[in-house]
Amino acid sequence: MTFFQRVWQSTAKIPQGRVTTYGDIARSIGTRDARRVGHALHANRNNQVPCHRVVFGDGSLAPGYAFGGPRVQKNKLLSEGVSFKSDGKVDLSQFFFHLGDFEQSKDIPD
DNA sequence: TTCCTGACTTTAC
DNA sequence: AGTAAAGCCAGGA
Repeated sequence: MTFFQRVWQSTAKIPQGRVTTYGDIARSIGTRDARRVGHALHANRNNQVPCHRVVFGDGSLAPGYAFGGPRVQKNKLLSEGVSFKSDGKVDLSQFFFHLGDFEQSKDIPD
């Protein structure tokens, strides 16, 4: 189980219609480095991980490295019921999903 | 192995 | 409110 795997597991736990931030994922797996979280998703952007449910701390989407374009990411979120504010950011006050505090490998299979 | 980089976040000016 | 710099730590060359 690599660090990336843990990131993907946490990301996969995000339900539809909800989003979370890189920083929250980072803390949920016991680190503070949000950049590695984003890096993990980047390394896996062609896989089945719902990276579109992961947004910046301010609710904005990835600038241009998204799995097919930020346009697609926004479209996916809208399809799941996530609404955007007038500034083009996700309303974290409604759709933010807290993964939990460092649950480590609780529900992560070996 | 060392050095550089990176889908980020937070504090300070 | 907007811009700049620091912090974090593993992957890739």
